Amino acid sequence: MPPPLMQKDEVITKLIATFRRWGYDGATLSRLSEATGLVKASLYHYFPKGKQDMARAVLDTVHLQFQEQVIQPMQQAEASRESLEAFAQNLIDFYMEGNASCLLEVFTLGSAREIFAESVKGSLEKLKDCLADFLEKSGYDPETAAVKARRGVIAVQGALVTHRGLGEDAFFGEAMKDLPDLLMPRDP
Amino acid sequence: MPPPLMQKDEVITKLIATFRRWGYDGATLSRLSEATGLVKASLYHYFPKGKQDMARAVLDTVHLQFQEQVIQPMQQAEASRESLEAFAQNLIDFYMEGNASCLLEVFTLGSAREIFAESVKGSLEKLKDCLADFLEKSGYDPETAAVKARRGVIAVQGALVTHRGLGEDAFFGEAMKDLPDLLMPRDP
DNA sequence: GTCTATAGTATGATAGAC
DNA sequence: GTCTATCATACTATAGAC
Repeated sequence: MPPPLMQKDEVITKLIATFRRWGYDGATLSRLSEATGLVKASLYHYFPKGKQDMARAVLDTVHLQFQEQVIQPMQQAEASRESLEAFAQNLIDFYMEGNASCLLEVFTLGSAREIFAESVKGSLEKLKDCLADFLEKSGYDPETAAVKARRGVIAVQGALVTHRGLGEDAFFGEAMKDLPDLLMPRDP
Repeated sequence: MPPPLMQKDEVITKLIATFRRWGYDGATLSRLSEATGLVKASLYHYFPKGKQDMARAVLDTVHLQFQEQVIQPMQQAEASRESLEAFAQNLIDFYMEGNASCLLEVFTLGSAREIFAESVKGSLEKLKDCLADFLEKSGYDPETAAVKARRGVIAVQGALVTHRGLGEDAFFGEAMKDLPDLLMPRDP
């Protein structure tokens, strides 16, 4: 049998970009095939249950990356404005200056909605909890921390959508750099 | 010829719900047909260029409704916190407690992206400008008003996405009721 | 592990009867 | 203005050769 053209990780990386750009319903097997360079039958070798398997692998992989690159650094961070600035920068890197859509958003539309609802909910809650913990650690009482954490999650998702809609290169970056002021405003 | 089953306005109303739920690529002609009760050929009577025509009509109609129900009241509002509270309530009504997705978000994914990019950008800018004008009127300097207006637009889009992702009934409403505090915090 | 070939279905879109 | 019937294409998915 022929040698593998690429590792499964590489395939998934290419699938991720396609699902982010096209959404679940827009990411047809033809587009996924074109993006990976594998014909449909080869994709079915890696993902026996087809598109749903691919999307699941994509979601799991991105979830793991988000944990490592955004959540864990935040959990280990000391309570300071600098930590929030680093958090913002990690988000900028993770979402490629806002040019990569969030799968948690993309997979709540169309046919993907029911399939991935639970995973999406879990990931969003993790982000919110992580922010709330940090803010409590920073001295806010639990109620204030919860409201601010909600604002934080909303800001990330909203900035991604608005960046996409406005098409201004620097929009997402500027919105994220506003995060520290949004969550821990300096006293006026 | 048989009498029309319904006015074009009624047809569009039903199309709106379908595009919001399924996105552009997920809103297949079969689903649009089912939602309206018209067979595909009848839909083509109303919208000769097919799905693209339907989506355009949907986007234009929703844009007009948003102008009337959200933008114009805000433009005529006096500079006060109460006006912001009314603005938030108008958003809650417009987006049906968060259960209706924003087409500006939905149409920036998949095949719709290039087609509607300009319209989406225009609508988002209108909302941002409207908020910035209000905040300047309320006494903020132009730079601060611009930053806060950006936060406002992001908050609306982000709250819609996060509401959908978390599936908590009251999420969007609570996030919108937080808007006045977000944009015009009471002095501590 | 990758390919060609193809099955069966769904898609967007039309023609033409009434 | 609505319908049945249909087209060509694209879709997800699979079988089988190498």
